[in-house]
This record gives sequence, C-alpha cells and structure tokens, in this order.
Amino acid sequence: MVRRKTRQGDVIRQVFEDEARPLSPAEVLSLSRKVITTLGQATVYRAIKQMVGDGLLIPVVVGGTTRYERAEMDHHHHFHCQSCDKTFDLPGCVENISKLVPEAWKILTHELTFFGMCQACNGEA
Amino acid sequence: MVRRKTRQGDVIRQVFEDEARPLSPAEVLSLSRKVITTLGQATVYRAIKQMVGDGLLIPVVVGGTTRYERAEMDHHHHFHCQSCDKTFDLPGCVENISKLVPEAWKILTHELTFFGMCQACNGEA
DNA sequence: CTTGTTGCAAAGCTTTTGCACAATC
DNA sequence: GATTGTGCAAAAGCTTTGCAACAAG
Repeated sequence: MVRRKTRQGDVIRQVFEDEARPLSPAEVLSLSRKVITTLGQATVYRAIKQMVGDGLLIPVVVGGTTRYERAEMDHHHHFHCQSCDKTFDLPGCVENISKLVPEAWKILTHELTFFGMCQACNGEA
Repeated sequence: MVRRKTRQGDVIRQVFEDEARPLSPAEVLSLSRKVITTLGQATVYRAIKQMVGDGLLIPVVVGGTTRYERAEMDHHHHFHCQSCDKTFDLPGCVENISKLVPEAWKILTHELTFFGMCQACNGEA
C-alpha cells in the first residue's frame, strides 16, 4: 500500500497549513471546494482518517464537534468562540495541572478548552 | 405546560443520582432499562433535553461523546478512562488557568479533561 | 376530561463504505 | 498496466420528530 500524491490530498493538506487551527470535516470540505469544486465529502473524510493514521493530524473534540489539527504542534490548548463557532489555538500550558488526578490513576494526556468570544467577535459586540 | 411526574422520568433522574458521574444517553438508557425494560430511547433523549432546559443537567463533551451531569455540582473537571470508557469527576481546579487566554478575549467558561486509565483499570493492567 | 408523556417508527445529520471509474507511479 | 484514490450514492450510527395511544392531575 504505497501512498500516492493527488491533487485532492494536496489541497486538503494545504487547507490545514493555511488555516492553522483545528478544522471540522465540514470546514475542510468547504475550504477545499474553493479550489476543487467537485471534491467529494467522502474524500475529505478518507484523507483526514489517513492523515490521523499517519500521525499528521490529531483529533480534538471541541464544542460537540470533532475537529482535526496538525500533530506537529507543541503541546497547547484551545479557545472556542461561541459566536463565530471557530476554534483557536492557545500556546502554553498550566503548572501543576496533574495535581487534580489521584496518584493511582494513569494520565496519558489532557485537554483544556476555554469557551467565550474571540477578539474579533468581542470587538463587534 | 405543567411538568408531570412519571415513572420514566423518576427512573432517569434516579440514574443520574446513583451514578454520580457524567452519563451518555446510551448509558442512561441501558441503566434505566434495568428498571423499566420497555423504556424507549426517545424518552431518554427527551427527558435529558428537558432536564437540560430546566437547568438540572449540563452537557459535557468528553472523548467524542456528549454526556450529561447534574448541574448542582461545584466547578470541577473530568477524567476519561480509555479502557472502560467511563468519565469521572475530579473536584477542584487550577490556579492562573486564564493566563493562557489573551486579554481581549472574553472567557465564559472552561473545561479540562484528562485521559488515561482509572484506578480500577490501571490495577488490572 | 384535558393535556403532557410514552413508545414506535420514520426522518435528519454526520460519518463510513461499496463500487465503478479515473489517476498515479 | 497494476493499484491506489475519487466521487457518487447507499448504508450505518446517533439524535430528533410525528403521531396515536396512554396516563397524570
């Protein structure tokens, strides 16, 4: 099973580069169709699944929707704007965060998400 | 529209009391059917939606699934066990957590979730 | 009795899959 | 040319809704 380079795959990968924030399959489809108008949604789902399998993307569930973002990023967290429904990255983490979990439990990872209004939407309000 | 007391509603409310952790609709259905075997899933979804509307439950999305928990709890966070797929409460919070968000953004709330193995599953491994 | 509630089944959504055709290597 | 990738449409999950029968007050 050798991976082939295709126009569709290129465009989808480029969308993640350009947006630089977690994207839902619907967002990826919509953004990619600006380049390839006939792009099928199944292709988007398959490309995302493949990229997750290849370790290029990781899923993050924010606000009820599963979104995907580039795996290469440093550890960070998220902000979800309840006005424009976009999710943004927040660099950094917090000290002593694992003190919340009892010793006998094994932590593999953690996710921290803030909800509110992003700068753009907050300014308009 | 006066709310009526029904056997189904009582059982569903009791399940949330007894489990004392965030439950998915499927978990609620399964647990409630131990008492009312003929309970329909639509009834569970409707009861949950009603309780959310009444401010008795709040939705929390953990590990891709939407779960619901009693709203009366103090601010806290969650641990999701990747082995048994259950979500647990973690009392407390972390200092200075909002330092991650730029000043110009408006924070309404935040969610913190740890993923790993709960004590029970970790012991078995 | 009046009207909210239930269970079933159908409908909606989002995500996945089957298949014939197209594209890559 | 052999095989992977694509697009369409059908299928599979999960959640919501329409509706006739039921039951609470």
